[in-house]
Amino acid sequence: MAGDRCKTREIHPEKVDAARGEMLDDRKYADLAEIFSALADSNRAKIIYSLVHHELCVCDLACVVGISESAVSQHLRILRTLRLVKQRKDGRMAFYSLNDDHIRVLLDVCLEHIRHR
Amino acid sequence: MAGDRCKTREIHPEKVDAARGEMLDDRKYADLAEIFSALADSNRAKIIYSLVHHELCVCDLACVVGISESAVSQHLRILRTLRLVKQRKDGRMAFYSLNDDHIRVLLDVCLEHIRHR
DNA sequence: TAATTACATTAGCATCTACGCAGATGTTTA
DNA sequence: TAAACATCTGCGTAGATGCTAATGTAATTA
Repeated sequence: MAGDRCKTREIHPEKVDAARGEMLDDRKYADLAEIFSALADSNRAKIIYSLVHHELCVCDLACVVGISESAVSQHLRILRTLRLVKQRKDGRMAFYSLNDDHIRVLLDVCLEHIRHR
Repeated sequence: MAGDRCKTREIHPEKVDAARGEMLDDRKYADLAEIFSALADSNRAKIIYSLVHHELCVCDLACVVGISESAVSQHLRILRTLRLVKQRKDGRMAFYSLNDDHIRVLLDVCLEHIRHR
């Protein structure tokens, strides 16, 4: 598929060629979509926003977000797999915090967009 | 619901209270999730990435991304509704470009995260 | 005016996703 | 060791999503 061109029409071949030449590997778009998917849920957005200022355990997150601990745990697995949050184990408690600053920036830029649209 | 606290347990009440006090309106998280949802599809990510450097029509985008014009059109409606892309009409052609710079920053920050995880 | 073109919209489908529930895992305490 | 506890995991269901195919709409052209 990659390398083919539009079967039916090419309205602006030079622009199409230029755009095709600048495209990333397909894998990159899948990765992008995967990261954005992790943020594309209001409860996960709440979880992440809560973690901007505090390191919290699963139960506390359930309290703050207002969903079951099981649901929180499943959301955290998704976020952990993508390295958006990191886990610190202390006995039977698991404390979560943001893995790095990228994630906070993503929230900020997106909130900025919402504010100005 | 909002204003309630965890029914069953409060392991760190002071942290829970602090976190609850800093939370945004529920509407904000829904908005965030909606924006991120728009980016949470690899074909839409391709569309947006294509538009970083070029203004393209629907057919050209279909060529570049490798999906049907109908599918592109549906994706563009989603992106247009959220003001992520803007449309310029010229006769029967519709040219699309990024609405503002936030969207490009979101892609860049996310790619940066992917690179360093 | 009729046909063509470029895009938009709709319906139907297959697939994906979030949630709650029930049970499992691993840790601490009695 | 047994009980309590915090978290994790597997599964079923209801709802959301993306695609194709068919149809609609508006602008151009014969």
